Amino acid sequence: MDTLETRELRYFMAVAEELHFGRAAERLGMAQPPLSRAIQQLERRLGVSLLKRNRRGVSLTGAGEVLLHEGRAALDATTAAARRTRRAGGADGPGGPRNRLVLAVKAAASHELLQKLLDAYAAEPDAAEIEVLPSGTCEQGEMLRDGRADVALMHAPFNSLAGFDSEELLTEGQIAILPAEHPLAARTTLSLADISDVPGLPLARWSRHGTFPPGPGPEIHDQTQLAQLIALGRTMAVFPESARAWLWAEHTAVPLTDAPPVVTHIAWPAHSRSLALAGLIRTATRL
Amino acid sequence: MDTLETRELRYFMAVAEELHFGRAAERLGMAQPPLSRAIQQLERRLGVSLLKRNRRGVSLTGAGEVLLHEGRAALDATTAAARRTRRAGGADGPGGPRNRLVLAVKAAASHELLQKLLDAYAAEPDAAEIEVLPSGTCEQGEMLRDGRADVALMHAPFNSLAGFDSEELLTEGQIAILPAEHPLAARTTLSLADISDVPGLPLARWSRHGTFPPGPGPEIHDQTQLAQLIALGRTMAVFPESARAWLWAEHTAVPLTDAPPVVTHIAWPAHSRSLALAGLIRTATRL
DNA sequence: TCCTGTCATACCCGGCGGGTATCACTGAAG
DNA sequence: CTTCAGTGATACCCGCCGGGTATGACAGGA
Repeated sequence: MDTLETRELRYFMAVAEELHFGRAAERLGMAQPPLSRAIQQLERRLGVSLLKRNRRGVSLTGAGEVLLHEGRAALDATTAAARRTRRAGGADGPGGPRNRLVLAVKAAASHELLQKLLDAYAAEPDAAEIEVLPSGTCEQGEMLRDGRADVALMHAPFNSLAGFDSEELLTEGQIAILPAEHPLAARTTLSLADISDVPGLPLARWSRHGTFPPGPGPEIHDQTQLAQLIALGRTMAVFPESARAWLWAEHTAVPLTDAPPVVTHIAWPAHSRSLALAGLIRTATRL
Repeated sequence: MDTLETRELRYFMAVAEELHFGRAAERLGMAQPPLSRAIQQLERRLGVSLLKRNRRGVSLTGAGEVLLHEGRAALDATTAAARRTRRAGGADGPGGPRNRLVLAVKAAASHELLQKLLDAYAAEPDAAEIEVLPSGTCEQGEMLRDGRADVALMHAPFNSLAGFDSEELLTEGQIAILPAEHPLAARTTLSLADISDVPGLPLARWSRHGTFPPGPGPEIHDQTQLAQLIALGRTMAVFPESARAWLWAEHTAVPLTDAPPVVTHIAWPAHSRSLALAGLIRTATRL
């Protein structure tokens, strides 16, 4: 009566994101008419109008917006349940359940901290197996939400910790990474104002879900590419201090005086109850 | 292929909680054989064994435990999506969407604070309508999770704030409420040790989801009942200081020196994006 | 005025979710 | 040892509903 099936949610999310029944149906691998009908049934059962069918296209009503947000959370929770159950499956070996934790880490961030954490945890008695999952720019939160990961290293203020439990691990300042021969590289410190709008040296822009923020700088996909472009004098970038570890000879790092400090946290879904996770967190906070 | 329908989740939760196919089927309003088949299909599709069918009864595997926890979160998120969507429905009146917020409050707690909050918010321009939803003992968290409420007043350390965003509103000490004629009522302060195991004056036990913690004290369902039993000299209770507001003449309140302070928070689901909610939170933090 | 793009309707079909009857197994009682 | 009670699994059937195809209704643009 009031149950809202996963399939209906999937269908509605597709339509709400595409704002076009035809494209949504294609994305779902089905024909358009049954999709239309499914959405109508959903609206009838909820007793709520979700979409405004205008002459030419579709738009969301207020209730539709609500369902778009809440439905995303619900779908994520559902796929998370499936993934984590699968991962736990067949793990009941002799000597109790064999646990395995997936740790999401922003690729090439927190090298040193991560190394220390993994070493320290591996030394624990009955440590679970840790799978390190490289994550794209700032998407550790999504990975925790949809179950691809069980725990993550996140970096405030870039990642939002909303909805997770977390423990603080490390606070560090930020540095500007410049071509060594650039005039600014001679400075001992810099401010954010100093490095904005430097002629001929725009800030690099990182990919986020395949798109890029606006701006003049080059579009960056991975760290090697960035390092090379800096070495060539084409761009600059701002990083936490620990990024000094991968500097090239052609790079110079200059501390930023007024950049907000970066705080590395270990974060996990608030409802987690896993023993292996608790052990990992305990190890992390002792570092 | 990997989708995990809501219906399957509901079925599995019922079996996992009852640990008995027959009773679970009855609870679901269906016959036992299709339920057995549905669970088998679920296990096949997940590629995981969820239940151990022993001779005489059923027990959970490790993966089953995981699905029990994660599935609860997923089901809550799904019903929350349905409820919040319904609530937002038909609210697109003239002059923009008419919002309405449901605020969960532990019955008869934080009277004064609540009154101030409601008054202050009602005075705001374009304030949404606030529905105050009385909640049972410490179940505000569940109400936020399953969508019965949008925002709640919660009391640490009794409520867990895990998984929610929150702002601190008020910190207060705790008091023991005693029959006025009891010897202990003459004291100016008490410690927790003083009031444990007082002969003839056991601590009252509150209902929680219909069950009661073990102990000698009377089982309490509502505040009036408690007040009466204290006035009759049969029991005592511990409350935050603000409970002084409803003391009877036959009651005496004595401060507890070593009870943990009670912190009242306003809390909401971390993913909320509602403007009305933001306004209410802003008002609350300004009190 | 046509044509195009869009969503809704009409109709059909196959699969699957659900019901009833029954089986297979085991543990306890006699 | 036999029997019986209680459990989950299997066999089989049926009706509903989710999905497909064909088509309609309607609004804009050339």
